Amino acid sequence: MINIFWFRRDLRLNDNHGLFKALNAGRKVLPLFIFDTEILQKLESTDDARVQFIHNQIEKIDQQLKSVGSSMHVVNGNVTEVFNDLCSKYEIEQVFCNSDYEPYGIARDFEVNKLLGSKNINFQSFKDHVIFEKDEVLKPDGKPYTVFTPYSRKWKDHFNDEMVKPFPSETYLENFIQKTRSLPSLTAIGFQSTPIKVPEIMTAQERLQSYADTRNLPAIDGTSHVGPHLRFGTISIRNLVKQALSASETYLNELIWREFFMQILFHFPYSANENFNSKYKHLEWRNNEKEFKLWCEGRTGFPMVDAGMRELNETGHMHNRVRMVVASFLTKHLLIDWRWGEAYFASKLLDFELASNVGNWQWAAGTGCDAAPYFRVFNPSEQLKKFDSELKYVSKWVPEINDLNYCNYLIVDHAFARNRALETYKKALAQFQH
DNA sequence: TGGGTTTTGAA
DNA sequence: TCAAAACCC
Repeated sequence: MINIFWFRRDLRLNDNHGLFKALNAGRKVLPLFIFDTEILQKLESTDDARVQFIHNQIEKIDQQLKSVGSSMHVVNGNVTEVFNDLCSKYEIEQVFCNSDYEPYGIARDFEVNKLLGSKNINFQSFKDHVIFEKDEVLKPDGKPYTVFTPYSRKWKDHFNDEMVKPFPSETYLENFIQKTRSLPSLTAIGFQSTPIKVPEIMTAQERLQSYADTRNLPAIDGTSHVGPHLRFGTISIRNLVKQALSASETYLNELIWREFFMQILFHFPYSANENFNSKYKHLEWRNNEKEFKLWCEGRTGFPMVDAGMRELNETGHMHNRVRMVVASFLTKHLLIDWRWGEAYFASKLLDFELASNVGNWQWAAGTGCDAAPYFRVFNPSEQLKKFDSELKYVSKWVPEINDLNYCNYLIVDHAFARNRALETYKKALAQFQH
């Protein structure tokens, strides 16, 4: 009899809750990773930097495992079929993993649980990606919070140091099954390598310092670069929260925003595809495809917008301040459906996280919970003055900024677009009243 | 975590 | 005359 630990988005051996439980359950453990074809087939291209990052990380974990005589069991396929096969090859007592709260993850785990249950195999998941799960921070009436500030207050009230105590999974590695094997290559699972790379993780000190200095200044690459590592679990949230607590309230708040949006998506799964707030359901998006293309390519004529989109296209990353500007521009100036922007970000961002992406896009569009009011229209030129007055950031990504042809071309006039947005949103609200 | 326009109050 | 405050969207 063996147990299985199924890695998903927790690609590390240290401080891993589910892994800790698996390695202490009294049987040898098979470390499993599945390249889920249900997910991979939906990706737009075969040179996705995120798949490459996962593959690299699996290789790193495998190296660590080989040093203790074990190896990662990597399979490419449909998840339930993979488990069916494993059940015929091994006598399995239990399967362990860490909880996934996204709609697809929930549905997938439900199917796996059903399958394993029918074979009398215990399937257990543990809290590892978050400090507080979906129903651990609720209003006094038991309903979920839909406003950030009271949510964060309750989050902090409930918090205590016990919650960031690590699970020392890395000290039980000898409990993995002693067998080595070779891994499938990136091309064997249908992908190619790409020049876009996930930045190495900073040290805690570098991360917090640069964040504090520059979170609003796109010119200095002061964002923490922790996004992709949190996304794929190459760093533990407990570790990050512990550092944030002692160093930076605003950094802690960023981490709480992440959990806020996760519990919103859990309790309101429709909001992944629909306006959270139905009072904007009559909004008449213009959805001009040519303009959308120009926005995607960073050719709107607004330096801040173009720089952001080009940074995204070239690196898989965009500074947070700039994300707000380009999102406001797409939804308000161009009146293009936030879902288009959300889908584009989803295809490009290394740190793509469904809950945060949807939550932030709906925030910018004004359709979300606790969203920016409809009349808040970012002025790309004012934002440039405030946050990149020396043009350091924009000239990095838009080198032709002083070129007359660039300056003369604007996709739309700001004042005109602002008024058009106000009219359109007002009209939608009026229609909703009737 | 906004911006544009008008009003106000001190020089 | 001008900048800050107030007010609207």
